[in-house]
Amino acid sequence: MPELPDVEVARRRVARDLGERITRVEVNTPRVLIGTKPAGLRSALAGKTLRAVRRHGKHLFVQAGKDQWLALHFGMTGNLVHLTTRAPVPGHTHLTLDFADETRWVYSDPRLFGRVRLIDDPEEFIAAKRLGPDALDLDARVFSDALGRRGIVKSALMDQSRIAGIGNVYSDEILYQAGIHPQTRVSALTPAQRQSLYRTMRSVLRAAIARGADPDRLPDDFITRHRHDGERCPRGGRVARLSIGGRSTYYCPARQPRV
DNA sequence: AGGTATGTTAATTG
DNA sequence: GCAATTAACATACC
Repeated sequence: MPELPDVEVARRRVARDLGERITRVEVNTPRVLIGTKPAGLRSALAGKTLRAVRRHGKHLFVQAGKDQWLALHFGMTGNLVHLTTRAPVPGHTHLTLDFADETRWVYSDPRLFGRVRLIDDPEEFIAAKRLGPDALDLDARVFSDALGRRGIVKSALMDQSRIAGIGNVYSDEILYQAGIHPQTRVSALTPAQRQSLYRTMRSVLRAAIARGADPDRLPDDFITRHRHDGERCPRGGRVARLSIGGRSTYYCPARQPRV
């Protein structure tokens, strides 16, 4: 569950559990922890009540004490699953939190790229990580400034230090719907294109969140539903693939003319 | 069997 | 010094 919509859906699930008390903490895979050990995480969280939850870009922060936040990043395949204590635990479970009401959170991540840590303050963490403004928490002017003028637009959209939250799949979707070729230089974008990118970014991310961030539930005219080289484009032409920054990029040449 | 996969970071190259 | 590219991490899927 890697990009902003997935993390936002997780945030909303966590928000329903605020006020619950953590009764048990189990770390199955110590290496997912950064800066703390299983015993440290247990003593920090056990008995605490969930106070608040925040998201910035792809990072999720859960407050369980005055200056005590659990910070999660899901990597490529990480997920926070909400279960009851009697349900079977999924594979690749690395962390389990049980609550007084017999519900359970399970952090699972097959590829183990995600990380979990304890932090004092999300704002400090965001600054230390040099994250840009959240993609859903900025106006058009801030967006245009944050996007900058260097490099190509696909890489700029994915650069977490410029704008936080957009990854490989949603950058392709945004560029597709804005009709902009992924290799367009940022410096070549017209003011109208920047405005269009801003509006498209918002509508794409919000549509994904509204559908539970499930790619299979996105509208059929989203290119995300057709991420295969040579597949028919929902609005005409064929989907093409190229590599940008080492990532596969899918786009529709008919709708996204090279500049 | 080998290529590919929603991310980040360090090393390398230009 | 910066921007772009590549490798590495670990596992599943086609």
